[in-house]
Amino acid sequence: MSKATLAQLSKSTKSVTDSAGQVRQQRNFLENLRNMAVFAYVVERRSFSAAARDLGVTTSAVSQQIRALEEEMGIVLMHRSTRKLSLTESGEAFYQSCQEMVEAAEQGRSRVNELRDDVVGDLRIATTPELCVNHIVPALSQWMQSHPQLNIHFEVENKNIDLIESRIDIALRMSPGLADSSMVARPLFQVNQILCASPEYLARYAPIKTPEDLQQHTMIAMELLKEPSQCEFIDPVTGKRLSVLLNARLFTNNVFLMKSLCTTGQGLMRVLHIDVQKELANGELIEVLPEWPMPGYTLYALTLRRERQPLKVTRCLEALLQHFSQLPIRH
Amino acid sequence: MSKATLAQLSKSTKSVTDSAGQVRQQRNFLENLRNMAVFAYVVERRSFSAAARDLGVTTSAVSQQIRALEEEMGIVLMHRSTRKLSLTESGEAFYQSCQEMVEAAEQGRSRVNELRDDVVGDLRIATTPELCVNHIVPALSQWMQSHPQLNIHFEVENKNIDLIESRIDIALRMSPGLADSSMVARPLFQVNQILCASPEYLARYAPIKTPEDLQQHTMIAMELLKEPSQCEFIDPVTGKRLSVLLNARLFTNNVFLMKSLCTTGQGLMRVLHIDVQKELANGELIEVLPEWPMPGYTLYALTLRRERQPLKVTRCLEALLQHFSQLPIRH
DNA sequence: AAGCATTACGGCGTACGTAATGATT
DNA sequence: AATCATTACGTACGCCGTAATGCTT
Repeated sequence: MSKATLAQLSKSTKSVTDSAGQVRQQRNFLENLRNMAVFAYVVERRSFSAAARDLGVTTSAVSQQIRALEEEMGIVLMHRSTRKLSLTESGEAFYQSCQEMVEAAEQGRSRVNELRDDVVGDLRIATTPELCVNHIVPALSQWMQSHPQLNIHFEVENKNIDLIESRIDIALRMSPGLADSSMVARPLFQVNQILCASPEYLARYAPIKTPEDLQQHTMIAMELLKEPSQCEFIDPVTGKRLSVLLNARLFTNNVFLMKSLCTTGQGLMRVLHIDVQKELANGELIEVLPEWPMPGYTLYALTLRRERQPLKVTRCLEALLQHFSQLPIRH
Repeated sequence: MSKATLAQLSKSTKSVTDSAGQVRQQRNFLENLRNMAVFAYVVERRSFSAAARDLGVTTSAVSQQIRALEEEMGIVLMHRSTRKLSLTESGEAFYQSCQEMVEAAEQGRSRVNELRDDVVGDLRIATTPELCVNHIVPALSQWMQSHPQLNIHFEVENKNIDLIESRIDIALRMSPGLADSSMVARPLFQVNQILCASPEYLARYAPIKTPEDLQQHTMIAMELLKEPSQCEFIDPVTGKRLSVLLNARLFTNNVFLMKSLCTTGQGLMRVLHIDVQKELANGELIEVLPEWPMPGYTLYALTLRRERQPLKVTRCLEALLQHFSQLPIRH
């Protein structure tokens, strides 16, 4: 009340009255939605008691709802003569809308239930290009085919997309996530890093027998990594870690380009084993210091933390886990 | 609880569970309508606080509503990061329906308001044919023309139509109504009854000087009246009433037919003055015992008792009262 | 620092059930 | 007699506001 009084001092009386009325109107509008639905049920069943049974309330409740609705609307909606209900003109018109209202609400609910409980709709997956081509698509190929109702979007970027903004359901990343508690990370499998170069390069420059030798060499740097031009190794004897900082002149954010640069002999590159499997097999690239393992990365599937994921998301995660659990240990 | 237990004893557990679930579902459905509307507002305004202001509640309330909705639906509808709201796929789909729901509800309300506050839609009037032709149409002619948005239905019957069943807004009757408290009767004006006959008839049969002379005569009876073959008079000297029972051989429920029978000399008839004005003027019929007035009828406008009539009804009643108040006293 | 969303908590309001009444078949 | 709608009344539940907290810009 004091609020209203204050407002009256600063604004014109009329506008205040109007806006207060508006608000009041709105609130009553909300209150009446349930009554409108009850009204629709009553009209459909042509009986207060039948509607009450359907709705799981007493006829008393129904009667009170209709009365309240009529009072609020300021008009008689139906004439009731104990055995027979008959709509007024207003009631008839109003029923149309109530009916539509209920229908829209029911449709909304059923659609949501469907999206929650069936593998339908859209599934949006964020990955990097290489991961996507090399592993995600193979991992999901069969699963995708068995769910023709599901549209799958691969949002392929070399940066970490914001899950919320881009509506990503599942993101596949090497980093376990940004320590954001709104997300949950599930490790999928372990990927190994290797250092490699083209045969030409290795032939041309100083031989590499130990990590220390690397300091004479040039690195093609992947910008997305924390320390692009640094290499970490695990001593095969002691198990201790050691880091070597290389020179880097070429930088890129694209693995394909990096591979291209590497195969043409521009330098060494640190890359995931899975990204160069083919090139290693056909001799285009050669692993450097194979006896010095580098620390691996873990591939994570990230989702937003929810108490209840849509079924399609959990099923997709299952399919991913299933696939990766079958892979051999050395990737 | 005891109720449910009893039900379980009499029916199969499964069916009971289902039906109980159904009911529960329905009730929650009703509860959620308001939440769905709130959700729609939030999405539209892209803000909890803005929606709250619009709706005249606190953000706290809005937050609780959305939470409740999400819990009930078992799914996240929107991701909220303090400054930004973003719908999930389910939320997007759900919003569509909520939007439609709100729209239907608003449309229903505005339509009802229109029907209540404007002279639009349908107006259903019940009368007898003669009343309609002789008085109602003339009374409303101008008013009807000034409301082109209004459709007027004349339900013309020689019996008293059930107002509810036939959706009559206004009934015009001679009897003040069936003492039904669900209706309200407004007297419009006083109509006089007269006794008349054709000149041929009067010339052919015994002269009529006093009411007692009538007992020698034959009456054409209007079935719809309480005592069709009886005539009541008011003694012009003493003011006392006296009744005379005439013979009646011809019965009908139609005034036009009655007039036709009367003009062809089949007998006397008791009729409203307004129904034979023309015939009296051109000499086709002659009033009998003009110095002995008969008790008049009152023309009533009957409506169903409502706390609030649609505007068109009250306006129509006004037009009728207006018209009849202008008429000369002797009808 | 200001605006926004969330949560816990408690009080108020109300919607519902119970029971009695009236109406209709 | 049975079913249905209405009303009065009291209670229990749920909704919302207050206040405190955390988060973002």
